[in-house]
Amino acid sequence: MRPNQPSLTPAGEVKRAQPPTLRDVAEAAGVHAATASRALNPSTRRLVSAETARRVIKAAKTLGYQPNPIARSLKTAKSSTVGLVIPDLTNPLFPPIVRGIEDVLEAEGFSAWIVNTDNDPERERARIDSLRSRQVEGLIIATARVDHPFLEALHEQGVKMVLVNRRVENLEVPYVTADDATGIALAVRHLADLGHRRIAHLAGPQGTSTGVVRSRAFRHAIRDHGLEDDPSLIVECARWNEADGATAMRELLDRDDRFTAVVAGNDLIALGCYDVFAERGISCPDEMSVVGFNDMPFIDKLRPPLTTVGVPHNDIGAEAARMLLDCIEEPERRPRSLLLPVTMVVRDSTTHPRPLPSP
Amino acid sequence: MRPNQPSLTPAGEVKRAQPPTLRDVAEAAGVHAATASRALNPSTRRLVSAETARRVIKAAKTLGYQPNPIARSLKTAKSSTVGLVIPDLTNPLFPPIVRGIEDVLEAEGFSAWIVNTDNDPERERARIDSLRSRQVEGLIIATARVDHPFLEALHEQGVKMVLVNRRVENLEVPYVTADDATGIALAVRHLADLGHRRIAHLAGPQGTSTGVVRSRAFRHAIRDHGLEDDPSLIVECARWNEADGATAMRELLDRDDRFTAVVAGNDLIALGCYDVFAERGISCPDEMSVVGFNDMPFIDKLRPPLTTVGVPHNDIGAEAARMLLDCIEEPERRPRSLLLPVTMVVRDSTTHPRPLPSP
DNA sequence: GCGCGGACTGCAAACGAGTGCGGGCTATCA
DNA sequence: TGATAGCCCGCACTCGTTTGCAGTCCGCGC
Repeated sequence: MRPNQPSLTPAGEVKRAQPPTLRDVAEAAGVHAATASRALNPSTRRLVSAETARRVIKAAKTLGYQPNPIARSLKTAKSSTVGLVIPDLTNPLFPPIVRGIEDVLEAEGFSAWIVNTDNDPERERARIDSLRSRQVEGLIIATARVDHPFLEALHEQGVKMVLVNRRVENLEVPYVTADDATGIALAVRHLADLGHRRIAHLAGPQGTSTGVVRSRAFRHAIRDHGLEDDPSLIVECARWNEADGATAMRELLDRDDRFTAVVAGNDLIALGCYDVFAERGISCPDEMSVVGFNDMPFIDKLRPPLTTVGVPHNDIGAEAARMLLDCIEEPERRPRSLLLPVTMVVRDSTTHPRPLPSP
Repeated sequence: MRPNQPSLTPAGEVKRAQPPTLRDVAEAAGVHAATASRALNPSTRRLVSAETARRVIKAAKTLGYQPNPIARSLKTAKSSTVGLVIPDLTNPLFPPIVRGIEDVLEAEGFSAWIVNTDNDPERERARIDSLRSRQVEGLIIATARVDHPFLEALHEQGVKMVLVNRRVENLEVPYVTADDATGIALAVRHLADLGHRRIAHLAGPQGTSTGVVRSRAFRHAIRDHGLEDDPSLIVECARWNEADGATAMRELLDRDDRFTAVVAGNDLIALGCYDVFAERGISCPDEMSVVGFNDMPFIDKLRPPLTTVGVPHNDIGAEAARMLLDCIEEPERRPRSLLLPVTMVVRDSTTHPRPLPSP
């Protein structure tokens, strides 16, 4: 009945519910456990004769032997496991990245421990400590802030890691992000082409590299296109979410509502704008154009479908994972970072400013 | 500089980058490792004198000792870890459930391993085997099918588990789901109240308990309200996603488009309907009302905002986790299942059928 | 004064796998 | 025939922790 290798022992030992151990296969193959270990491990297989190797492997197969990763980790201080540190799995931005990561990890026999920090540094510390005590071989971190002493300390201690979506200043650690600067440039160009002259920016938290890069790129792009460069058109959101996007948008509207378009730091902030539009009866895109950033899943189903800049979520994850594996395999290699290309995704949340430019 | 306990050894041993071990704290406290172990573990602490316990605990604290979970797992065959088996993290339904699970697990000192199966039984098997070899103490499973021999086998082997969102026939395993039947009844009543007489149903896969419960409830509700009970108004979606929802909707429209409303098996299927509406220029809700199921995150931001039945995602996760912990703590307890209450969430995707009933 | 029990604590053996070291065997050559 | 090298394989220890068992010491009662 039972699928595994239950109780085929000649005697009536039905107790054998435990999975087979290395000793079991050694015994079955008539060799010592040490020999079995060497035979099963490809890198040490050359130390045993081809014949015994064959016998051991066969025994392992018929017994359904699976090495115990716990015991192996204890001995080797490795675990074929990496930690994934993200702020909140509930943010739709992350699941696709996680999938990208898992896909390449899995292909290499690794797997990922996911932890949420909720943007709480204390929590982050605790979760990372826990990951380390579980012998993860590296960390993929999506919660980096511009100034992040804890990560610096980890790096000093030789913890392998790669940053996704973020970087930290003065820290020589590989990162993979979308090409935020050209993304913002594309967004501004799109709005400028539509005829907008006064464009606002709901900047992401300036404690994150993404926030500063995007807002800096915004100011550059504004100047490049000769648009109105008014500092009061930029307000910073406390966090990358709808609520803080909404409060920033309210502040902006209360301060000066003569702008006709806004580029949001990311899609969630744009969603916050939508909420404020609903509150105040502002029609989008007729009265106000908005463009987001990230092209989150389902953001195309919104009302109206959000114009945004698309980033390759899966690739970001996949590249980060590949990079981490590289770091693990050859610790000497210099950190190498990656900026992934973005695309402008035009939907219905942007249009010409009102009054329409005469054709 | 470094935050931990680096190299405070009196001699110049800077090598001490390794975290302190139980032996280290035992030595520091002037006792044997066994005593230190007992002193540190609350459940065995009464075996040592209060004085030594105090000394050991203090030494552990100053050294910054953290027990090595790997070694502990190896010895005790426990891991304070449970496996989370879900089809796809990218489905927005799951992250909130996962968060609910993690919140209660964390409070009990447990943590969760998340794995995706992509609805591939082979993959599911492999991932679960991997979880088991990592000594998880139980499984929370969101991928159950009505007939699921693998899960039955696991249960036979004494693997503790609880099912979320699903159940499997003839398997005495606790499950926690939303109250699907009354949810569907609510949806049908809502549409009937609006005046709809011919209501279609895009049923979820009948290989899942959720699919069969909801479609059975649909037929009951239709009869209870004396509506048109036409079997050709029900079509089954191959999977719980947009694409299969869309193809089912197309099939329905091609077959008979005289219905005025549709209750979708879940929100993603409803999203598929939206896609088809866009394709064929059908206006929702004016020409066609649709109600979803689950009240996924962001589904309220859709065009139009989806009327749906709300389920307590977080609670589902939390209750499932609590239930699993109960099973782990007292293996003798009878399986106890839970049906969580749902609510009708009326938004803009439903309205009176056209022609409007005269007021 | 002896024995006994209780309270602590140390010893040592695990858990399952990996690995340095040495020993046995065979083959080769002087 | 004896020495040497090389190939295999087993012994025994290790990773860090838990735990059954046994030993020590003390106090108390008969």
